Amino acid sequence: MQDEQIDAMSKLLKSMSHPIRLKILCLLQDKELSVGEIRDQVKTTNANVSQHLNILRGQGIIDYRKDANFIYNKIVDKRILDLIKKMRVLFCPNF
Amino acid sequence: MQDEQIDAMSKLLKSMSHPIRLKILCLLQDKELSVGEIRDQVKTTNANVSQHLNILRGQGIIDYRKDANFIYNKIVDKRILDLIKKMRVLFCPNF
DNA sequence: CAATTATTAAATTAATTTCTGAAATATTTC
DNA sequence: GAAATATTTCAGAAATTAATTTAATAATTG
Repeated sequence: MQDEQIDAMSKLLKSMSHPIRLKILCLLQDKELSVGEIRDQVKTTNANVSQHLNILRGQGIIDYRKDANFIYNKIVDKRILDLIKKMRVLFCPNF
Repeated sequence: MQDEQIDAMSKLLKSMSHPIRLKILCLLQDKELSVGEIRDQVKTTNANVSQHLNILRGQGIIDYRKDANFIYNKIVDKRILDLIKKMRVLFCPNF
């Protein structure tokens, strides 16, 4: 990797390295979820979830669709799914 | 992943997600390097490199051996090598 | 259209991280 | 043992990130 790629990669990793954001990504591995459903699972405020989602959107990791007044979020960068899967295999061998 | 694993994993990712630290890890992929050699390659101060190395040591990612007044650093957690390799395949397809 | 629900935006504060420069430690060499 | 080299430690300033609170937007329901 040369410096530009390292910078891009470190930004990506940084966006994944906050516990709330990493948990959001894990939750979104197999299904799409609304902001409220995510808020319930990570136990913080709506505004806080919204901010974290925005960071993940900014990185192009997730996207959303709107239905009524719900925003459903999902992972659109399949490489992230691969990476999370690899992390699980390497670092969480039990399950 | 349950919450404890997510916390541990996010700490690990955070330690890798600083551009200087990620570059250090890339440099240490195939060889061990002294602090001074690393300093030359990442172009910052000695103290700064030393601090970043300490963070990686604290995570158990790297270890060192002392020879004369040089400290040679190397990656000891093989899973990190695997993970970096995977990141390269996924995000840096051209080489 | 008023009330409700879901979400976002903006501003403020709090917390954490990073860098820098100087001083300290350890080893080697002369 | 003094000087030189390599690295670390420390303390503070600067920068970045995160959380909180409040207000705003947007769609839905009665």
